[in-house]
Amino acid sequence: MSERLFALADPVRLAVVGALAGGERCVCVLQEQVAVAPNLLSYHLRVLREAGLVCTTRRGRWVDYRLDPDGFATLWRALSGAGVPMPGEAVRSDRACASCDEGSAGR
Amino acid sequence: MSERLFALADPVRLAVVGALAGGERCVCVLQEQVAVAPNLLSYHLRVLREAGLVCTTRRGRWVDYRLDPDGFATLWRALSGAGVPMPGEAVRSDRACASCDEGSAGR
DNA sequence: TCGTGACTTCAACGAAAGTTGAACCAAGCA
DNA sequence: TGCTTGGTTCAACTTTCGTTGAAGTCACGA
Repeated sequence: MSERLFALADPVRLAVVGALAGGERCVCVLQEQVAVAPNLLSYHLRVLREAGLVCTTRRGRWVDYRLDPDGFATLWRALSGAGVPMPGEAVRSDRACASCDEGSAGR
Repeated sequence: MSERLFALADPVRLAVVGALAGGERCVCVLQEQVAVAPNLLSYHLRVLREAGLVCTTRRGRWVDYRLDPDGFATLWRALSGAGVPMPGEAVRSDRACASCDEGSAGR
């Protein structure tokens, strides 16, 4: 889960995901939308690929990238399971502190 | 947005968020739930604080931490706005590649 | 006011990540 | 077979992050 989040936590890779949100794209098009060196783009694509957030198809000379819906679904499910407040979820605000409550200005 | 994602993309900090999902907690309790050195915990809490994901209240000697609902709401909104497929959102799979479509095995 | 407890900050170190340039594959075409 | 194009991998470097130990701050109580 941390690996997937880490893959998203980068401006370049986030831009790639944003570009792929419009549909499948080959690397040459991604390169226009995300202005980075080809090899650097390839590096970031590999990070996203290894995190399971994108997948690829070779089409002759070209390689198409697209978002992996399962990767994102798994990420959100894991985050929610870990207690991270997802969209629409409330946040608990009550305090539980057994050791330091006694003898101090408790609520 | 990347800063907030980066703050979440760490096992220790994710564990802290998970612990805080149960409600407000002072550092001494967090230290029991997330077994790391006090100063290291303080470092990770600062990262979360500067990312706007948690906020604090001093209560005498103790400092209480709690999740910041606004921080998470902002994060999810920004992610959705950037095109990241959020829970329940579909993923487009059509391809748009003007330059490399001609003269190749197009779909 | 002195000591103690809870927590934070500082300086330093090792380990990763991001970036760059060059070399390298893989597919198509002459 | 050799050239070109699209894309990836490799090696080296710089920067940043995570961790550690020591010092510092803040609040309370004797």
